[in-house]
Amino acid sequence: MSLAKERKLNPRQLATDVLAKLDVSEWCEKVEIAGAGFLNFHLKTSTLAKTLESAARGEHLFFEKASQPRTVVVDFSSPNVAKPMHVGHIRSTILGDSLARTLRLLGHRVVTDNHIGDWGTQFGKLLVGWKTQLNADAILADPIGEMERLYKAVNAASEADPAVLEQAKQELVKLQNGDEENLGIWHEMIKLSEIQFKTIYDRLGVKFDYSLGESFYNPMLKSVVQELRDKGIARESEGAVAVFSDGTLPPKQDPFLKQEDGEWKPNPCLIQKSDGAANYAGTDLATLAYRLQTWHPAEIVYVTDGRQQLHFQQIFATFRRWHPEAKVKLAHVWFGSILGEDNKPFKTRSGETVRLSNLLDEAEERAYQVVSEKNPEAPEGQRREIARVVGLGAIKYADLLPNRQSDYVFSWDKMLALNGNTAPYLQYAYARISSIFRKGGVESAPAGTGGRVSVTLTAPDEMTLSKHLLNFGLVLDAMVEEYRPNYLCNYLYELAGHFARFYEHCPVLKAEPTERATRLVLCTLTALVLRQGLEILGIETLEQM
RNA sequence: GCAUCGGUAGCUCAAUUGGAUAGAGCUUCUGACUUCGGAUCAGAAGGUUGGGGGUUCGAGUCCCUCCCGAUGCACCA
Repeated sequence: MSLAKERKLNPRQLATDVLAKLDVSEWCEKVEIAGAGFLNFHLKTSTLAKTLESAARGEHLFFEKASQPRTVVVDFSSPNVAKPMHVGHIRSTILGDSLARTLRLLGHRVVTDNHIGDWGTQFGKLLVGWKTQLNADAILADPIGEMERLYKAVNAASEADPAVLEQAKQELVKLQNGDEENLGIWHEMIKLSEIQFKTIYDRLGVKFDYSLGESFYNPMLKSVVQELRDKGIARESEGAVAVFSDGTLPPKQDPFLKQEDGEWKPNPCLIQKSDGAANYAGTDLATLAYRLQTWHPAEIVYVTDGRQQLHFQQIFATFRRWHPEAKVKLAHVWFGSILGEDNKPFKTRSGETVRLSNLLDEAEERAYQVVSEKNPEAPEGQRREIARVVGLGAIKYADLLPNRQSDYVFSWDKMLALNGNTAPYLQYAYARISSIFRKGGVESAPAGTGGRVSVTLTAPDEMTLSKHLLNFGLVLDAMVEEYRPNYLCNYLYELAGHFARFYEHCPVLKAEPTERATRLVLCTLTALVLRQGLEILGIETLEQM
């Protein structure tokens, strides 16, 4: 079809011409022209069966590793020290983790790096709070809550009284100049925060190769700014240092220009504040240079929310001017905001954000209710474990399923739904397959044993399921190409659906020997793809639920 | 004002990037065998894809225009 467009030919005629010159009889039963000029290739059942057999022997799982593995740095999660991780952090964490897992599966070298917010102006206020009104009991019982309280208290006080703000600035300067007491407190705050991060990441099953926070780049900032000035990329403006347009891009594509009242005006990117301290952009440039020099990646992926689009356009454009020779691909994988029911950034009724740990607790609790209802005879410990896997799976899947670029309204019920297009539906399909093997007393997988397997496909539901299995690799490639895990979610949901229909119509254990062997292979392969697919979404599977 | 993203069934979302009759879930209604797990399956109902124009074999998708919403646009990250 696209060929016809390109060559301005009649699609139907072109299809006929192509068909005349085509010989795919090795794989295809027949090729038909349909509709406006589509070529429908009818795959030979024997070809399909052979592909299933080779997969059953463990030779592949319907995808290929990348022919040219690349090094990819994935930057995601990025929580702030002294603040609780809230629902806003979940999308970056889950998205980044699933992208990293998928890239690894496809054979790429992946470096995950958590760019923790451990430096910046908030520490001035935090230090004032720590020194003047720290509650010793609270900091032990709920360190994050106490630090958050301190920050809010000083923040409110400094709005009312400029003297407090001045005090905070001075504490910050002391910290930046290496004051021993302030550095000690700062380290303590980081330590307390890291305990919280680790607890959450352990629950989510998320791991980082590196957690190089903003403070790590502190020693490099001065020279980065100096170099950019020396090269004429950045210059002083109103006391700060900023990057302006160099006029090489068309104005519409130039992130350093904006249109106002019909005129193009400068839209600079500040890399150093007028007080001499670096800001977000300056730190990000230093980070980018460090990553390039340290890991030599072919690609760097930033998973952050959509409000930072302009920021990253400016960072990337600045970097291109700074290192025009660098071939690295820079990708800002952004996602929409989580909104409250009033369509504004999400807050609870009391104005707080929902803590991530509370969300996870609630998910497990709701799943526990369901498990106990469906499975009252199972021992308590097992019910808890099932609830953990199902609850966390539901949350992750709910976050990965929608197109990442759209905002969504937060709702407990939606986030924690256990019916419909949800993780439990996929996990249930997997558990049913496990149950077949348990009941039948048969080994699940001829896979990997090199044993002889023979597949003979006849029933329509067998065919549909088989064809869908073959598409796994295409979906993985598309997911990595577009950084969209929802492609995989939809694929797995359809796979589970096809399996459910197969399960209804095609008895496995009671079938005749030939049929039974084929159907056991289909069960095995479906289970393997489901487990592999869920695993790279960061979702666990269960033999029983 | 300019820019980015979005507006699809009562609700929440898909639609392989321009392809075939726009698909799912939730909700509502109907049905499923002493059967491998009913967290399931089958069926019904529900649509002028925000409005209008254009491009072509073909448009939810691309272009123009208007309406509505979210977000960003100089020292927060």
